[in-house]
Amino acid sequence: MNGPTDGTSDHADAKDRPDRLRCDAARNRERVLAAALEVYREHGPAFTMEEVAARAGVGIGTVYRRFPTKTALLEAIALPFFERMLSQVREAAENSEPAEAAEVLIRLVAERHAADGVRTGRLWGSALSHPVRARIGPEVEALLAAARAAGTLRPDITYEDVSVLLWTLTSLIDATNDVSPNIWRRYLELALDGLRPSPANSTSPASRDDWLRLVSASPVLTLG
Amino acid sequence: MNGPTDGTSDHADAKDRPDRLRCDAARNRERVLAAALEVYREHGPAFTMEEVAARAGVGIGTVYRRFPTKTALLEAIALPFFERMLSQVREAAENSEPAEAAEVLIRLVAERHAADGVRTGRLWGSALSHPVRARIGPEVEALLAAARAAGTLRPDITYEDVSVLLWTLTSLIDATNDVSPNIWRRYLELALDGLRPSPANSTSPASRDDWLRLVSASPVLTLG
Amino acid sequence: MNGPTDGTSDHADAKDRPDRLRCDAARNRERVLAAALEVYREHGPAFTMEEVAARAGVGIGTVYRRFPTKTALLEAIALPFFERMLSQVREAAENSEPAEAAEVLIRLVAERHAADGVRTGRLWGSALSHPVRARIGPEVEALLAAARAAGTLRPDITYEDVSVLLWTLTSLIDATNDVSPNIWRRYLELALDGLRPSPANSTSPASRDDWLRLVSASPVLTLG
Amino acid sequence: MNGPTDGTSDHADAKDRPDRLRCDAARNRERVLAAALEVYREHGPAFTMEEVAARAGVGIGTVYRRFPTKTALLEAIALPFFERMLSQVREAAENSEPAEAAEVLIRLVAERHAADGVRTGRLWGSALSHPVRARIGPEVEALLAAARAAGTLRPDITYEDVSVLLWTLTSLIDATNDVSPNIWRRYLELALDGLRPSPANSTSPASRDDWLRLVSASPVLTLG
DNA sequence: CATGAATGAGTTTTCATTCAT
DNA sequence: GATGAATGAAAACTCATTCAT
Repeated sequence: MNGPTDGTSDHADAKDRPDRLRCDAARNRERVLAAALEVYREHGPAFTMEEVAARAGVGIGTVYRRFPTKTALLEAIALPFFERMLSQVREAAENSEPAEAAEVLIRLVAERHAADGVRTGRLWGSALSHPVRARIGPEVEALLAAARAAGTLRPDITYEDVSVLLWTLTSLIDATNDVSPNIWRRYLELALDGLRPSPANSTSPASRDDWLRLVSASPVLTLG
Repeated sequence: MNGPTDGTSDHADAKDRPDRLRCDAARNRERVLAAALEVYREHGPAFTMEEVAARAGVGIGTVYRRFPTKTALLEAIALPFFERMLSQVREAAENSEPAEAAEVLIRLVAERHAADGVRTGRLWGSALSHPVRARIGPEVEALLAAARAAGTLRPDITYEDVSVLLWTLTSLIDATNDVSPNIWRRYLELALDGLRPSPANSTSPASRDDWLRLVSASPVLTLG
Repeated sequence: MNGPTDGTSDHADAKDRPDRLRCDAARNRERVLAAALEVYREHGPAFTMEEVAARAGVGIGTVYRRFPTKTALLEAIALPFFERMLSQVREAAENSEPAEAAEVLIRLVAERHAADGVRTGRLWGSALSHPVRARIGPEVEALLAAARAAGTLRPDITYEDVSVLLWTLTSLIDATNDVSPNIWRRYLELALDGLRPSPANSTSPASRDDWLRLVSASPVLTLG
Repeated sequence: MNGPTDGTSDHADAKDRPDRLRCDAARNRERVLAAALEVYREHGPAFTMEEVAARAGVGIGTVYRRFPTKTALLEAIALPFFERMLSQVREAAENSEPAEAAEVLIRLVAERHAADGVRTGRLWGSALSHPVRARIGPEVEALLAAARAAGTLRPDITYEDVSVLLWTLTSLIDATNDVSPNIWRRYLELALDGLRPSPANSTSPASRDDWLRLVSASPVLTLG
């Protein structure tokens, strides 16, 4: 279109402004992702690709260009969830006494999850191995160590226990948030009670083997 | 028909057991139900009616004759689950000290659920209102009262808390049984720890309102 | 086979009380037919054989024993319609002046059809060749002849014309009876007007050929 | 590629007519519609969506993309019928003396309906409210007024009467066209006779109420 | 004979995915 | 790259008809 005799004018355009397209593409990706989150919030994983496309204001072909599969799209929906998890860990570490940070984290995760309304709990299953996920574990571990040192956490509670606790908690929130949006709080307190030190606790942590098998399998329930 | 060795024994049989037909039908019903449980075990609620029919060795029309709807079939799958729950409550009550019965019940439910392998946890949601379900609640309540009296249970722990705990536990078992069939045990211990009395416990139970809303809603997570 | 020690005792029974069975069978037939008329009234030809059986209080096998096919049942439903037609012809002939009988007949048929509420119009199509049907034609013809002689009917109006008129009329009643149960009356008057003599009428009747083809074909629209 | 005689004319075409895609789609739509009309002609409304797809040479999904429901497809089949009706009204108005136009219209509708062979009569019932339908009424009314003024139509004949007459006529044609494709002509003449003025006519038109109920109900039998 | 259980082809409709434009 | 038309494999459910009891 810029060359007078050029037939493949689209291509020529692409060459002239290479980032223009990339920019548009990125914008489209974001719009699709936002739309997907929206429909996921409404229908859960039963949403339709066409619905996502319509909500994003793009053609369905565009959705498939960015996310070659519905599964891929679901994973992309799940990613920010882990990003948020990491930021919550840091928020807990920064804004609270070390003795409190572990408990604060758990409360934070639950509270935000309930407030958000997206049943992302179901998304944990995506076999997602993103760098961000790997970083969560150690930082949570640090929180727990501090709490243990401060004597506010049962010494035998491991990072894995907390992972499972958070999965359980978010599952419960997902399952009850619609009809009884506060009932999880009671359960949260019970669980936190279980984490506090007391003379009677002597259970031994889950076997390392069991845990590794769980982590390596898909779907996984683990944090990082 | 007149001689005892008469060849037309079918007729004689028909007379002897006038519900022969119903008997065959009942047998088919069982086969369908068994097949359904089997495919549910494999695919979860996403199973196909046709698959059930094939597995049962009957036509698809037969499946629909017994269970006019996929939902009806799902409920039929769920029913024995609640029946088993009730029998487990009684088993716990009969075979253990009152002080221990509550804990025994929880262990029993979890253990059997894990052994069974069917992800019946997902079935709690069926809006099933069968007499059997109504009977579970009071009997569990009795167990808890005894444990409370014996001082082996935190006094503020209600029947509702136990309901949610069991739902959580079975969900966890469902989610991990394939890959890490023992990890739920650790979590069970943690949860049981949380139920034991200790100086620090002072959380108040979930509000009656919240609970009623949850119970009346469908899907429900409650025991009875 | 007829020996006293015969195993096929049913047969023996049948022999002992031959009309007993026949009597029961006839009763069943009637019940099925009545039920079929009932469901036809409600659902039109879209009714279900099972519904008929249930309404009749018999098993579906019994329905099929009496009417080997849904079509056969439909035809059986249609039969009394023709019987009634014949009786209406006679009623018209007996209770009115010859000059009026033709018009009376048409009014009678329409009125009863509307009052009955069964959309039997759709049933004319059954390729029903019952003796009763053959008798209708000549008797109607006689009525028309009398009316022609009395000068109250256009001389070129044939029995066939009346047949088609009645088909048309009942179809209209069927189609409008639910929502506008009187509108057919206006149309009836228009049609009757068209049958009365007037200077201008000179159309020639339908060709005999056309008519015969129609009569011999199925579905047919003719009276007898 | 850029030369005017280039073989890859599609691309060039695509540029020239940017609605090429829509054009193809439209072509497919027409093919589906034509196929639907064809199968409707053969089986009536009992046709199968799959049959339509096969006949149109497209996948069944394509049929559903254009007509999201079988009902929608039926309505689409019915639409041209009404369009044709309107054009016939105009044709009658333009090509004949005002005194004759009403009769010409009725003859035209019947003749074309018979020639077409599609039993569209059954389609009048579709609760179709398309602009075209609204325009038919007034134009027919005008024809009737002219005929009334010219003394060729009974003064009490209303637009509604003609509507019902045409419904009746097309129903008759539908019912007889296969086996006796001319018999409706006789009936047409009888009906037309009924419309002509004569000293004896004094029936009053259908009550306005009855008519309105009929028009507002669905399925409707009315023209516009 | 009566029963009703069994059958399975057939129907409408949905939706992830591909591909021509 | 974007678009949305096309695809067709399922899936849930229906119902006329057969046949064992």
